[in-house]
Amino acid sequence: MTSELVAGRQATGPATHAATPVAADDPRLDAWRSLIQAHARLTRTMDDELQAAHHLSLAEYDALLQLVNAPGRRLRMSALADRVLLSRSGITRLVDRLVAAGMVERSQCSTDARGAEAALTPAGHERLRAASATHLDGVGRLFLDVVDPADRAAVQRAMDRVIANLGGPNGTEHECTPGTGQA
Amino acid sequence: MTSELVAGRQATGPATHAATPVAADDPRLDAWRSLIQAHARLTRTMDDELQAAHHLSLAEYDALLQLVNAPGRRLRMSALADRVLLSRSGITRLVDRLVAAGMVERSQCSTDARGAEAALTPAGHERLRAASATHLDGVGRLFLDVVDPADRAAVQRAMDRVIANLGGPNGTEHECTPGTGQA
DNA sequence: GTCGTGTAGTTGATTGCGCAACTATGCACC
DNA sequence: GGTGCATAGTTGCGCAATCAACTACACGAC
Repeated sequence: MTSELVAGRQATGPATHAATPVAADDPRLDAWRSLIQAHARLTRTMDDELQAAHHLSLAEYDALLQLVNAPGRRLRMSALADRVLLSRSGITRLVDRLVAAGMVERSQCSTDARGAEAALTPAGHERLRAASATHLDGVGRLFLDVVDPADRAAVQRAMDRVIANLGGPNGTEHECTPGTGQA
Repeated sequence: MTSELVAGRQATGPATHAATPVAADDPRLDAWRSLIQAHARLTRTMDDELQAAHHLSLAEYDALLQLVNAPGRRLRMSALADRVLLSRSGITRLVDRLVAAGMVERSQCSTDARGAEAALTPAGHERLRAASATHLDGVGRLFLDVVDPADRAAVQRAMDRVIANLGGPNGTEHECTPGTGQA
């Protein structure tokens, strides 16, 4: 047994552009492996730091962050789900936790009786403000500071292309409170 | 309320190199966001494809792959855990599943009575061979094909630096079967 | 020898997430 | 205004992963 794994060359769908079969020992796979590893280590470390310093998971932090950046500091559940990369049920329970912790309030959507929205409370805002120091420090220290600026730009380009290629959920963002910028 | 979030400038540890505080609206954060998003989408898609075509999760596939690349197609539990980025208990249960499915055999370490090792079975090898086609195709189609080769190289450089900076577990790899390359 | 400390792996309890099923509402069509 | 289908969100269930506690063994000191 000499060769361990040889790339199959079966096409999954209609190959749009000439398929480039990848072999198991293709050195280009190293980039993939590095990506997986780095991501796992990074998120785990940041999650730990955030948890230790502020008792917040990365997902919770992210949700708060999405809320503060939204107009009126409120967001429809599904919009929040899309941004935090969680399923519908996932976001329901995440918001449950945030509500229980007093960081978010659940309210009824004014223009759509089916809709619920999550709104950041002042307490949540304060909590986020504190946690953001830890998080931004982490991103800087563990990612930005160690990566060459040109490489960082390349990473962004590459990832954006991957995302575009996969095709986003393209959510048709429904607004709730047309002209309200108030809590 | 003008500025939403301002970067805290607290240093977590002794700053080795001049700290570069990151602001919440720092455009460099876009690279971070893209990384997170792309990773989530990529792994989710690949996991789905692998599951649909071969009833294997990405973690299971990865474990099989690590085994086939190991000398003697066997690995100590903790070594496997390190490579698959799982906790000790996590790897115990993952191997449990693989054993139940007949893809892996658990055996006693010859040189350390505490140790267990997981060995790939012929069935597991065959399963892996089949699944690798799907996986390699996925990596090629969703990542390698859409990313500029230069950017791909940059991604690898960047991720490797991140990993090095975080410092690996640096496991002192214990061998079990010193001179055995046989199943 | 045996005692104490460290390491390898498994197990119990808990947690967070996704899928599928369900309710409730919106909306187009007739 | 009723009918039928699509959409928003929640809930039951199951799965996989973690941490903490535990067992079993290794290894050095004496």
